[in-house]
Amino acid sequence: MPNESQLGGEFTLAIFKLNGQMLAAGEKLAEPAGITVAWWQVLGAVLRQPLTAAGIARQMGITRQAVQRIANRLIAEGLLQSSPNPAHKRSPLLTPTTDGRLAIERIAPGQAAFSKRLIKSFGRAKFEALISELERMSTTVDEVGP
Amino acid sequence: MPNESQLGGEFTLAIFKLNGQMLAAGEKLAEPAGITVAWWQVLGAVLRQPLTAAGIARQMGITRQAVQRIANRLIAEGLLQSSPNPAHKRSPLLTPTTDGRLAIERIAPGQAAFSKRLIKSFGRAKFEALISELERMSTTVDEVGP
DNA sequence: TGCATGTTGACAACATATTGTCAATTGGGT
DNA sequence: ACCCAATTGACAATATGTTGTCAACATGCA
Repeated sequence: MPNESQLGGEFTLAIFKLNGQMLAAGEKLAEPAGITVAWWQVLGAVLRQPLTAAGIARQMGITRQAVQRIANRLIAEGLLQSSPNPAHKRSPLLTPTTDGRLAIERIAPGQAAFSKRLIKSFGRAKFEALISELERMSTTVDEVGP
Repeated sequence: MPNESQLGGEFTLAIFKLNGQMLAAGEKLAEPAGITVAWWQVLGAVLRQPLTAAGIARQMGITRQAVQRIANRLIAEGLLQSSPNPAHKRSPLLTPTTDGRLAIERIAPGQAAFSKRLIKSFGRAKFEALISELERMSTTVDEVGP
């Protein structure tokens, strides 16, 4: 019977491993569209409504500086455009350009197909249950520390 | 009822979020010992038996260059030492120094306590089941693509 | 109005990880 | 014994993220 410390280590390793696998999968899906996973995430955040760089960062849970650097790059690449923000002179609203939307649309079918294969192979009910348990684990980690 | 694409996105987000949480928890645990999570992982890999840099990389699932840079740094910091490898002239075996072992030992109690709180709050049976499902998911991802 | 406080983008320094290239080394097959 | 492929460490370039600092801007309160 494993002790608590070993179990904790196993869990952390399992999460790290899956994180790496999902990142690698994302890279494979995004690469044909000429974008990276980070670009995909930033573009995806402004698909539904314009946001400022700091707003995207809050939604993604990373620092605004990280988003800012990627946003600057995406604007330079012509995938993102900034429009004046009436609420903040120095913080423009960001929206995808037509090219930006096209890049996301090129990724969507592959992502959907991959999700479908994953869910079918893992079992839909099991898949939904796993997400639910992962979210409960997130809450637990927030509660107990370290 | 969510479609497959949405479910896949939810799962990826859940994994990314927990990865960030566990990384942050690791940083908090390792920081008092004056080391980082990456240093912890490399030192931990050679606690039981000496390994070459490339061997550590294989075990950790990252590139040997990443391990090499950290190993060089750990040697410079006096936490890791390299000894001649009879099997390979250019690839020395790496072992922790006394200071390196002390650093890990300073982290261990906090890590064990955190694991204990996590398991108690989440439920031991549920915790073990979650690890099992995560490992099954890892296998599934490897099998189905993308 | 005026000022303290918080938000925001710019910039710099650093840590971590990746890919690519190179030369030295190792080991297997002929 | 010899050659060729794989392994390994070194080095460079790049991507992504962090923290810290600064000045410009926004907002709420006296």
